[in-house]
Amino acid sequence: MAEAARSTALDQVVSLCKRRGFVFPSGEIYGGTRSAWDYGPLGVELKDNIKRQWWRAMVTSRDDIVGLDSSVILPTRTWEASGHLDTFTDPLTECQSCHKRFRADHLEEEFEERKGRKPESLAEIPCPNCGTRGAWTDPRPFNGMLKTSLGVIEDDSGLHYLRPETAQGIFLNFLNVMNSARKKPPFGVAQVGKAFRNEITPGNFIFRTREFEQMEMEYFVEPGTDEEWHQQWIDTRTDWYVDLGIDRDNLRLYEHPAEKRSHYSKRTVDIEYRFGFAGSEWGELEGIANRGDFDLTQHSKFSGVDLSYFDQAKEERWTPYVIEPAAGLTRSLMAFLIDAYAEDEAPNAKGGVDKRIVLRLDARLAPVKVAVLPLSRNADLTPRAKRLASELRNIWYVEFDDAGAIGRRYRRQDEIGTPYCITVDFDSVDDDAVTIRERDTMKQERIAIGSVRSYLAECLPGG
RNA sequence: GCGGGUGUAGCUCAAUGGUUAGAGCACCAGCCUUCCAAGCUGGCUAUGGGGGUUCGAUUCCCCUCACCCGCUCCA
Repeated sequence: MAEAARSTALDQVVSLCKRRGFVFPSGEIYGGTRSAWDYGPLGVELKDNIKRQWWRAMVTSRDDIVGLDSSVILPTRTWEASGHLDTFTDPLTECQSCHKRFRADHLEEEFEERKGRKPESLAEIPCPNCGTRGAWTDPRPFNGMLKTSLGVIEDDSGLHYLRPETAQGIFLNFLNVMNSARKKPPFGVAQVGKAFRNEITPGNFIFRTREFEQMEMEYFVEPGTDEEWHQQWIDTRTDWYVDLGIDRDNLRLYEHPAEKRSHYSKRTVDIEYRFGFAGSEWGELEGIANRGDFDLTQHSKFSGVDLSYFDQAKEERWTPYVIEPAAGLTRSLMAFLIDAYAEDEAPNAKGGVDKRIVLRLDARLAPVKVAVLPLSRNADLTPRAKRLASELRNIWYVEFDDAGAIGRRYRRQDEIGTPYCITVDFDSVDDDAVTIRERDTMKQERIAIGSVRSYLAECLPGG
């Protein structure tokens, strides 16, 4: 029931995204790349609005968190220290009988556990799925990190990796930020940026891509207070999504079982959203991990620079624990769109009712805040409408549209979530007033042109 | 990467081993004192890419690319 309804909402949103210019397949004219998507005129606006709201919530509205923008390419040692070089390169082998793939090292470990000795070769191990022996392909290293080569000479000396998470740039700058911003634990460093991973299976629209954008914050706390902080961040982050319009019923928490946790994690809880994918309905929006002192300790060890904190009050030195809420920006964009998508009814010009598609996006997220629509294209209305639009553009992103029937133009704006439409009509010429129409209720109000700006300012965020 | 499926205008669908591959919607231009999509006129746009079989391929074959579903990657 609900499942069917939601999966069509997902389909509708995907098609709306392409149709109206939110998201395009990357490199479409060359057949696409399979790994990434491009964000069109409306998509960038929405994406930036989400970023801005996140930044407000995490950085500018708080006194304990500061921002950072670190580089995508970091010294290669970073990834040795962080453990990504080990854990992101898995030898994969495939059973040629049943075509299932396994990690060769896992197969060997399991064998050793069962038999109490190491296997001579993979051929000795039966396939856990179909039992066939000796049908393994040669294990191939699968590298989860994207490589690039720095320097003009192309050899291994220039080998670098594109960051698979933005977090490491924060750890490397731990001392820089703490000292320059004069912060002491508990405090956090937030960053929004691109990350890259060689996903085996990209897919589900923009849900899993090889190039993606993260909103991560590392919160440094005193050991012993970490569990409490962890819980607090789980609640804070969940509320953030709800505040921006996501239905709480479409969110749930998922606690990672010990054996599935990342190499750095002491505990991880995901915030999942009910995307309505064909296979599994729910998908991860954000992971909130307790990374313990793993990263700072590792980087201290590898770099030789002491990344611990001297606690003046207690007169002791300790390495902070890190609580990390790591959100997928583009995943949340998709979630906001799906949750905002609605089909309801609107009266038509002939006295009947029509279906209308409307994105009930929070006004803070809506790409276009105001649309100015002269009722007709003519010498009286057009200049008036253009003047109004250009005045409002000082504050908001405004669209001007004078093509076609007015009803059609309202629908066009509904479909992209524009909260307010302003109609300049024939009476405007005489009374210097316009009609402001609200998206969700379709209610109209007559407002003097001179007051439009202050009227809108009451209900619309700037930008 | 492996298995299965799909690929025709922006979208939804049609047709065919053979003249100019059709339609609806959308879009664009013009007309119309148009307040909740479908008024009039006109217009743009397609067989994913490459190769082969053939007198002739969108149709048959091969390769490739992309997308969807499944193998586990996790923001």
